[in-house]
Amino acid sequence: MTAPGSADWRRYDPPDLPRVLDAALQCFAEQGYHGTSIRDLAATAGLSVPGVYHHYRSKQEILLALMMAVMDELLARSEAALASAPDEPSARFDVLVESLLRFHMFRRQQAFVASSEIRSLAPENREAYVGRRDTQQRMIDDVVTAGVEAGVFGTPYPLDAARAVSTLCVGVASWYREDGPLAPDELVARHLVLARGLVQA
Amino acid sequence: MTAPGSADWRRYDPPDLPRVLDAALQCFAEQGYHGTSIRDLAATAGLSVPGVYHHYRSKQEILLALMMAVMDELLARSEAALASAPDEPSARFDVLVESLLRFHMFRRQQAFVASSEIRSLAPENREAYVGRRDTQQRMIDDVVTAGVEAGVFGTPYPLDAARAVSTLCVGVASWYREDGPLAPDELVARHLVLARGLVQA
Amino acid sequence: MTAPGSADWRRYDPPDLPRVLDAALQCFAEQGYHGTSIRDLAATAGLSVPGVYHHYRSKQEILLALMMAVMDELLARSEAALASAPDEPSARFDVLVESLLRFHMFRRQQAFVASSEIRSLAPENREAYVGRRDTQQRMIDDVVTAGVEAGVFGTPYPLDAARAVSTLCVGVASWYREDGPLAPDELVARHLVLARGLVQA
Amino acid sequence: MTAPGSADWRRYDPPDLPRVLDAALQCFAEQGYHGTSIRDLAATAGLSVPGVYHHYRSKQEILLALMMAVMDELLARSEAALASAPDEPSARFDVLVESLLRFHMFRRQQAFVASSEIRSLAPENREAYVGRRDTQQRMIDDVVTAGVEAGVFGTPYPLDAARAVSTLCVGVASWYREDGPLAPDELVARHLVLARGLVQA
DNA sequence: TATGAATGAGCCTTCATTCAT
DNA sequence: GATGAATGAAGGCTCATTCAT
Repeated sequence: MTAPGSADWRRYDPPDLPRVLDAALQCFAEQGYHGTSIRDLAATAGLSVPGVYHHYRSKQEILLALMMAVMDELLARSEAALASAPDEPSARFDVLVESLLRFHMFRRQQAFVASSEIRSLAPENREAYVGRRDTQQRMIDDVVTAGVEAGVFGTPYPLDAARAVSTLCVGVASWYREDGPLAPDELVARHLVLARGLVQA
Repeated sequence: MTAPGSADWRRYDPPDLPRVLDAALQCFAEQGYHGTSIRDLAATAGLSVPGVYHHYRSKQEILLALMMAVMDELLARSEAALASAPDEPSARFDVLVESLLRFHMFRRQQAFVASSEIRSLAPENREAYVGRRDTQQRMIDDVVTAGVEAGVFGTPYPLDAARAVSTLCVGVASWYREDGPLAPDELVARHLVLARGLVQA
Repeated sequence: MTAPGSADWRRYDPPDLPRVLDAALQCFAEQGYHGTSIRDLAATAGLSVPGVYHHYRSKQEILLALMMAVMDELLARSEAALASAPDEPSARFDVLVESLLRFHMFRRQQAFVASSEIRSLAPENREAYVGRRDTQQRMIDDVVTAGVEAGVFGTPYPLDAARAVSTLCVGVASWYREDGPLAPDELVARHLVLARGLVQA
Repeated sequence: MTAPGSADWRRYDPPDLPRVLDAALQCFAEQGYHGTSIRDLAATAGLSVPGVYHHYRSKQEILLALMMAVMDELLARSEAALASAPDEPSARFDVLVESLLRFHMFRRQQAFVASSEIRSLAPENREAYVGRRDTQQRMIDDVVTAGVEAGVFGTPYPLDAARAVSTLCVGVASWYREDGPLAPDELVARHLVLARGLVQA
């Protein structure tokens, strides 16, 4: 599922989710988990209702599979981005933020559903998901902290700044449109500047 | 409902919502609109199901009333904050951001529900709500733009920065806890610094 | 309630039902007993819901009061009609049929509701109502039988014919409109001819 | 569903309605459409509530299906009856009336429900139903008119008489019992005489 | 009588899920 | 995998009715 090797974390092919998860993505993005029925989902997937249950044991399992797939792609890209950068704090920051931005632009719905349906996960599933999300946040924390320690970032509150960077990137999924006024690269450039502003001051 | 005069936009008494809206707030915050049944709501409010319908004609009407009440308080506080500031761009920016931050801290659940249940509004209601939300965003846009024109903010992308400021403040509602490690005033101070960083660079 | 003396069984003033019964009449005629709520009824009567209960103890009591009022007026008019006729079988038949016809024309809704909501009466109420209705039918039976015995009616099946006469008159309530193409007296005249046809052959 | 060929419009096998419609028939006949709940209906049909909705999308759809099935059988039998008669007005009248009578005897409940629940049909459905009912009435009108034109019926009011004939036949459904005192053929014979009385005079 | 608030029971309908074929 | 039939539980909402004021 598009977990590309270290070289092409910038490249976004059309997402290749299994039928049911793809349908779930559309439905959950539009109506939310609780607002979507298995019948909606089956219809969107072009399957019968028992056809859906042939692949997944429950609606909850579908949500979990979708959210995990999203998180796995995000983490894989983040790692690939960092791996592609020179061992230098500000370059590592730039590359991680760029990857987060691109993900929240080109996997807009995925990112939106993943961040808005956490509460719909059953407790045990939530735990597993939140663990991965924290791993992602820690990557940002580490990069910011390293920059501060190296003296290239001036912020007196590294962790607050790191969370703000994350918030900034995640927020992009709420409003980005492919047909918006800004070319993707320009949008990335501008928000990289904004992100740097968060860690500089 | 807590629409304070211009002097006390910083003061947050315990919210004084009608029984049913208060129950809706708790339920929607925890389980979302579609995840909450009228029976949940009635139980939380200490009413019977028809008791709820005595006050509101439908679940949708409850959501609308709640979201409008939230938005109205937010707008009233924003206006009061601006009205209390000297006519000087950077002071106006600070005061508006501070008000937004406090609102998203002390009206945490309200802010969270309002921002996460927009899609659950019926189209005609959504329109009304989004209009108010845009009004709020325009206040930020204006303050940032004024600062750029006055030469006190250096950002080359005023509108992107203004949106990022909004995202930063709204995001606070996702993680803030009253019993967190930071005193409220300290938290405000730190995020004011972060917000300034977004418009400076 | 318009139970006129023996002289004016032909005269129909606007019905003078108590507010609630009048509202019940309109509502039951349009939507049926089970299709009408107490709230519908209160709104139509211009009363509050408890206002309705001030006059009647239950919805069922309203139905019963209405149906009894209707039946009482019908019986009173039938008796008045017979009392006004010469003691001669064919004149008595004519006068009774004419009265039935007029009632089902000018008390159209009343007659319709009374005949269509019998099954909505609680068993003990139904018994009381059906007793009165049978009394009415027996008046027709008697008049037809008398005519046959006197040799002025030729039908070999007096009771079947009597029932058919009743059906014919009751049926008028299903289609009669005040603004229909036939003047009331003409309509009565024609159906009197038809009724005579039923007992003649 | 018992839409017999032209030869056997006199033959009435036990009605062969689908489970749910058969249950609806019993329930609506006894308690009316609004007085019947889907739960009543499901219990009578020996199904669960969703089992009912598996076959029909709404209670209204059930009513419509039932009423249409009834009307279709009535029309088919009327046409078959006329097709089986010699091209002679009084024979055509007899055969049509006989068919109507038999239908209202042997499809008693169907006929009763169809005639008493018209107002429970949603407006668009009502239109469709009433169209068919008018078709039936026009068959009677035509047969009576033809008889008058041919000089075999003496009535000066053919359309009023035709309506009375219809009322007479429909009325049978209100009181006929299979275990009544009259054999079916005798009952038909008597009411044929009554019907002729309506068009003769 | 009106108003306002309330309720247990019940309404029509849909839910997630299952099973036989 | 599809189809068709089924279900216990629950959904939003309304019912007839009551009581305090």
